[in-house]
Formats: sequence, structure tokens, C-alpha cells
Amino acid sequence: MAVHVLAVLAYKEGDRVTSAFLAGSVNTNPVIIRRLLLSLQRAKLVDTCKGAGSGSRLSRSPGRINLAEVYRAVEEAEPFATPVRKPNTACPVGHCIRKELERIFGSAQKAMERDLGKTSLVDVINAVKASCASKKTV
Amino acid sequence: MAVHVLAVLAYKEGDRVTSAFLAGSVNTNPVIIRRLLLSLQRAKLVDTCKGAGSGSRLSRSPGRINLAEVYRAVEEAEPFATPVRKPNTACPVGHCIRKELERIFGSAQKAMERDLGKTSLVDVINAVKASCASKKTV
DNA sequence: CGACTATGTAACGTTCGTTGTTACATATAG
DNA sequence: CTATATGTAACAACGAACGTTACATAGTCG
Repeated sequence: MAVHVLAVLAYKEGDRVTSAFLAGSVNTNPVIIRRLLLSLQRAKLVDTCKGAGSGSRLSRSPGRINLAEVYRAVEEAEPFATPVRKPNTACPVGHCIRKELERIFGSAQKAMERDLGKTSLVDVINAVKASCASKKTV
Repeated sequence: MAVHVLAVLAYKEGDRVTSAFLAGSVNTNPVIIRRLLLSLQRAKLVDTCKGAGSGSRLSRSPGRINLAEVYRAVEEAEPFATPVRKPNTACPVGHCIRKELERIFGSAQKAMERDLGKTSLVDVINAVKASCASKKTV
């Protein structure tokens, strides 16, 4: 969803867009968008102003924003659903496996972010535009 | 959790282990374990027998099982929480962004699985053993 | 200044997936 | 046949994400 919002912002490059408009695009509620925008603001990805005729826009050019940043921006708000499974001290495996799993999954997550880092918002909107164009011709 | 269970099975290499025992190790309910084992059976990772004195064991040597397989085995049961956000046809971006996002995230997920594929169950239990040993000495 | 607009934020309900629990049928060993 | 352990269904409990309403606050423009 975060990517969707940013793609719309990129689409309207430079213009300030209201949360109500974005909500219409994502087909959801303005408050949901605003909560999301707060995360994106913290990550310095968007620039939001209050007041009449205001709204949000990208704080950098869309070519300078890659999806790994976006992912981190929204993930740090949701610190990974680790239900904090209480380690049962009785079993030798259960006792020590925790941090090993964290290490492995941390590595896997980094690999994923590396892959996301290859794609920028420009790539996304170009692909979207191309996809829309081809659909129209068909 | 799946990794935890398989690690215990690898720890008791060859022996059949009951779901009740595994539940004790993971600190949960035997039924949860059995549900998980069903996924692992489908993925041909474990070999389960019914009846008295039975239980589950790895169907291959732990060196031949990598974490990407485990991940897929448990993920295919949970086909990724894609809430099927209804595309709003009004917005040009909303209309076409769906499959583009799927493509990108599919790629990222594959990158993650590639990374998980580098680690086998043997690696996990070795690391756990080492971790336990160092803890004992300290 | 004063009205209008749009964000920031809290409170609450809804929905959904995961986990947990109980219960029971079934299969297998001895 | 009996004990044991899995397969499976049904339901409760919990938490996360989403949705909704309401209101305070800050900025713009006449």
C-alpha cells in the first residue's frame, strides 16, 4: 500500500496531494493514508504541509527513492511480528535456537531488501504507464 | 516455529519423535505441531507414522534440507496475506499497479528464498550446539 | 481577523489469521 | 483387544491491520 501511495505521488510529480485524494486512489480511508504518511515522513520520503490547499509530495525525485527504503519505512513501524515465543528452558534446542533463527532470518531479510533496492519509484511508474498503455491498445 | 521443530528432529536424528514431545519443546500444543507436520509431510520433509511408539522423523538427512524448502513448505499453506485490495478503477495508477507490485515483491521473495537456501538444517543445529556449549562454559 | 481546509491523533469497532484447547475418529504396535 | 499417537473438526482467545468517527491544531485565503 505504501508503494501505491508513493506511486501516485510520483505520478503527480511536484504537486501536493491531499490524503483524501490518495485515499480515493487506494480505495480506503484518509486516516489510514495519514497514518502511513507519518511513517513516510519519519523516513524523510515525503514532505507534508498542513492547511488549506496543502497535502503531501515526494521529498526527493522518484528516481532517488528505492523500494528498500519504502519497505524499511513502513516495517520499522511494525517491528516484525515476532510473537516473543517464550523459550522453554527445558529443551536444549529450544533454549539456544532463538538468536540463531534471528541471525538467519535477518540475513534473508537483508537479501530481500537488497533486491528491493534495485527498483526505484521511477521504475514502478514507468512499468505502470507501460502496462496501462498496452491495455488501452488491446 | 517450523525450523524449531525440524531442528529438534535433526537433533534426535533417526529417532521417531511424538508430537507431544515436540510440543513440549516448542512450548505449545500437540495439535499445533501436528498441523505443522502436515505441511511438512506434504513437502516430503518429514516422515510420520501413526500408532503406538511412533511419531515423526526427517525423511532426508538434515544436510539435504535447506531453509528455503522449509519456508516454502509452511508458506504455501499460508498463501501470503494478500488482502486482495479491490482495485479502484477510477485512478490510472490504482488500476495497473497490482501486477507490477506482485512482480517486484515476487522477485524480492525469491531473493529471500535464495538466501535461505544457503543454510541447511545441519548448519542450524551446529550453530545451536556451539551456542549452547559456549553458554555452558561461561 | 475569521472561515475554510487539511493534517495529527485518539478512541473504538470490525475483520482476519494464528494460536490454543477440547473432543473424537482412526490407525498401528504389541 | 488395548494402549498409543496421529488426523481432523469445532470453537475460543488473542493480536494485527484496517476502517470509522470525532476533534484539536495549524496553515491559507478572502
